[in-house]
Amino acid sequence: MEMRERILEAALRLYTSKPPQNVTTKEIAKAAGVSIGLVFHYFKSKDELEREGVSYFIEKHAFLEAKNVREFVEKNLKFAKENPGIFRFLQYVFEKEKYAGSKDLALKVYEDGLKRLKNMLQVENPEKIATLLMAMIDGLAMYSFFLDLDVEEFTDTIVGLIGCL
Amino acid sequence: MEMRERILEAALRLYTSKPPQNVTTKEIAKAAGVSIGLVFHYFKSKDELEREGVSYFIEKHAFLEAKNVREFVEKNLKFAKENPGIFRFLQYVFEKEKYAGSKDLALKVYEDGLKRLKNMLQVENPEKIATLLMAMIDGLAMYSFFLDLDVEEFTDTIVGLIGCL
Amino acid sequence: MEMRERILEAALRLYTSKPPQNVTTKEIAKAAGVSIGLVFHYFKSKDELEREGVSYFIEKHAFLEAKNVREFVEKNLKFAKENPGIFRFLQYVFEKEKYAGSKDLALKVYEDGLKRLKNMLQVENPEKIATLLMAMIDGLAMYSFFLDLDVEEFTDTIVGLIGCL
Amino acid sequence: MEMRERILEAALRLYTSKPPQNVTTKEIAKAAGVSIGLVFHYFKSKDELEREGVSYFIEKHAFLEAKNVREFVEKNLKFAKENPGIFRFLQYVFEKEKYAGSKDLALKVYEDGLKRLKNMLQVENPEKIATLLMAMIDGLAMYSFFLDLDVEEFTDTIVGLIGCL
DNA sequence: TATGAATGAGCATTCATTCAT
DNA sequence: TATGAATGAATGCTCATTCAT
Repeated sequence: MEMRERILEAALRLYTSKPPQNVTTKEIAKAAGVSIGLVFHYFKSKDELEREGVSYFIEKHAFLEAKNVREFVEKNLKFAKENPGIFRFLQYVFEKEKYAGSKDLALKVYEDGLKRLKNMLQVENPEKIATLLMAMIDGLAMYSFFLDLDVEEFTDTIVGLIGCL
Repeated sequence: MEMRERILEAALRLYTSKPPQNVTTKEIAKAAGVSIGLVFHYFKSKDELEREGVSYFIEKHAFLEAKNVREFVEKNLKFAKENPGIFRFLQYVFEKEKYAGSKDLALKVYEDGLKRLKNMLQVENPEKIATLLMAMIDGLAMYSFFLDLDVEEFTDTIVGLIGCL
Repeated sequence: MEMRERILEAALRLYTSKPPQNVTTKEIAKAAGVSIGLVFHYFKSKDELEREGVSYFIEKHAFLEAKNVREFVEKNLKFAKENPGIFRFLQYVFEKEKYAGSKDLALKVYEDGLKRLKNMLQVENPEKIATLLMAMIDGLAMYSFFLDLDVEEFTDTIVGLIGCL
Repeated sequence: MEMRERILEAALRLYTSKPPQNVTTKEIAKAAGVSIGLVFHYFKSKDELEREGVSYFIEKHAFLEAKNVREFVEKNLKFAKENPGIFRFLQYVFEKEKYAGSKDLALKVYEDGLKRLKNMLQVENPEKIATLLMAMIDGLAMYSFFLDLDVEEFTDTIVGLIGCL
């Protein structure tokens, strides 16, 4: 694996396993087995590393891929339960970005999810329902930090909810 | 207003208007018009001030108060849109707490909302549906950071969704 | 002596005894017998400390005070010989300032010297001659870094030069 | 042009256009259109590159060449006004050298100027007057950083000053 | 010759926290 | 209660220098 990738992987591992604001560059370098200098050789700043981390994650994991709504919900809930930290990390980066004046990264991720989900929905208001579904999943992802969600049951409930439309 | 309260108000104002990790005690003291020494006189540590900030916010604002589901959804969405920062702040504190080994604060807030909402729902699975509703609202609160949500429309859609059960 | 002053004195001692770019804040703090934190408590940044160092030096030492031209030249040459570093420090700060967009500090020091000297000169072009005199002294100050100037002899030569006008 | 020369030219351009302590090797390499590795291939260290830069400048530009005193003063003042940075750079290198234990480079430049100038002066104390002249020019060079000197006028004044001896 | 990835000591600066007054 | 001077470990980042290719 290339150095740049190694650094990104190490960064993601750390950013998703503890409060993002507690992650240091030194720590990332150590986790990646490289020097601090190299981190800054590949990424202009910590902020850039974080943004690139988000992009890398999205490309690599394509976490919203699914054939139908049930699968979409199930896969995402499962992923959220297993990786609650990733949602916090995304939010952390989005907020910093926003405070720095840009919403691009957040919108890109949101719209990417929306596009995938919209086509699966045979309802009147696909965009609105898709947004609600994603919000639900992201909300449950947050809850999974302190709640032990039963993925099967919640999937059933959500699919039932959508199905009655 | 008492000093302690002034400090908490100032802290909340700051914590909800910028990335929480960027808020400093000095800044809080200045915003409250007191010395740093006094902040540490009233709160053992910054962490405690943050936890107390969450408790203070919940007691003071009772933001989940409503007569029925529609009002609950509408009020909360409206609040979320106007105060997106507060959700970020809550999550920030919850995560730090969890990393320090406790889920109490997060669970307290979650269960408080659940209790209020459950009674309003005439459905088979009130607890599960209530959790979903809250997740949806929290998710949309996060989205309102970078999306311009139409509260009325989303309220209608959500109430419709629940109603068809 | 007050802390702020102690820091400035220590800073000046260091800045004039070695290449200014090699002076670190840690070193200044240590030399002043205070913590690094305190240095930044009194001075917003290293740049500000340096500027304040220049101002402090000028106020404290009033190194251009003299009754007549001979005394002016002699005192200044002597001072320059004993403190060659101070001229380098001034220049170092002036250049940084200039690069940051301001010439105020440099002009202030120049004009201060000019004012004192002009009145002592009974020549046709007092301002021009005063500038030349100061340039000569500053030039010799630079030379005294690697040359062993004889203050008496140079004073005589310079006074003779001016006197023949 | 040979690589070595290209690097020296690029270095001089940078060292004279901003505070010398802000110039990095990476920057020099980029400006010269070569890799950092090559810079260190031709010069053992940054310090050596700087010293070689001084030597190169002196050989290349022979900035003290002139037929008589008037021309000497005029040419040098003009050069100083147009290239104030070069005097800063020379001083920067001289001081580092001195701090490292050597005055050779500075003395070489000083004595070179002295030799050229001495012969033009029909005065009693040619060496002393030559030193003063050079100090004056170097001092004015420093001033030209923040002062807009009129070369013609200053030349006249200086030549007049020398002439009355 | 020529490259630029890789290193890591060192720097300015921040900030929660303490404590004498 | 109330102040803010004082502390110092920790952080993001820089940059001269090396070295495998």
